[in-house]
Amino acid sequence: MLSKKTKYALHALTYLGKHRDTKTVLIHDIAEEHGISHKFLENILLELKKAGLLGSKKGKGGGYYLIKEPKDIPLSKVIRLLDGPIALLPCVSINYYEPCAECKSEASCGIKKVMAQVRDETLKILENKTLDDILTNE
Amino acid sequence: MLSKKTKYALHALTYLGKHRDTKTVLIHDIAEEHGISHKFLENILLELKKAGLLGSKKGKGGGYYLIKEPKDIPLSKVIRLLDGPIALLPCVSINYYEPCAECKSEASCGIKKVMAQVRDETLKILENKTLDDILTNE
DNA sequence: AAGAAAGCCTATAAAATAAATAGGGTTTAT
DNA sequence: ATAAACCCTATTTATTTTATAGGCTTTCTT
Repeated sequence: MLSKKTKYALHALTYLGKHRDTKTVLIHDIAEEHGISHKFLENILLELKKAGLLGSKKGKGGGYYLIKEPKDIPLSKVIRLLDGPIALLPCVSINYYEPCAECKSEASCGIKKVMAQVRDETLKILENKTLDDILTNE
Repeated sequence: MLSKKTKYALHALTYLGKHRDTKTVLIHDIAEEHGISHKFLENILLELKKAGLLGSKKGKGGGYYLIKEPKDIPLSKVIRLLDGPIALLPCVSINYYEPCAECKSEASCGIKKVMAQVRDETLKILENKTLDDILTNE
């Protein structure tokens, strides 16, 4: 399951995607719309900004805005950013690799091999679904 | 990512699958093979037994054994049993449905709709990969 | 220039979940 | 009768997630 962080990020991105006509959107407005903690959401938007998905304007009259096309924001990107690995095991993670302590030999581990296949197929799904798909379904 | 519970369960199932020739396998042997806590693994095997994947024999000379064909044990089953939902959001979970607090209207939520598609495609993967695939890759 | 509005940043606290441990109960072979 | 092994439930510990806190910096407006 996705963490609340990722879920809130998706809601925020959706909100921002719906309001691309206005220059900026306030954290406050997104938080209120979904009944989310303002401060918690603030941290999330910060991360999305650092990752290059959002732009922001400081000071009075400021706020956030999308700087990518919704079709160029795949779910895989958002999930990796906030939740980490998409792979089901650390030993087959592309971006967050770690060996499994209980594994005798990675080279001959059937679990690893199957999980690598699962990862590849899962990635195909999550790379193909984008914010645009969410927006067209709203 | 899978919890350690699920990961250990897969290791245990793999071990049991490799030793189908012997009548029973001791918790102890599986735990030792992978350096896992005996007691923790005991709880896991209990769950697998209650779910109908394993049989057991009590008392001296007892132990666990597979009671299903490896090809009839899909990853989806093991994951659901020990980790819970396969869906990425509670509002699209088949077996563990719950509404999302921050969602104004499930009927018109684009996130929900896309996540339902993701769930369907993910399920296809996890229902098609079985313990047998793991065993043939060892 | 001053004040208020808004994002930026880091740290900490609280809550929830996962992992591990504990210990006695029951069954069965010898 | 004894020892080996699984059965069951509860508790503790560790880890992670969620939320909060508070001051800093930037920018607009007057």
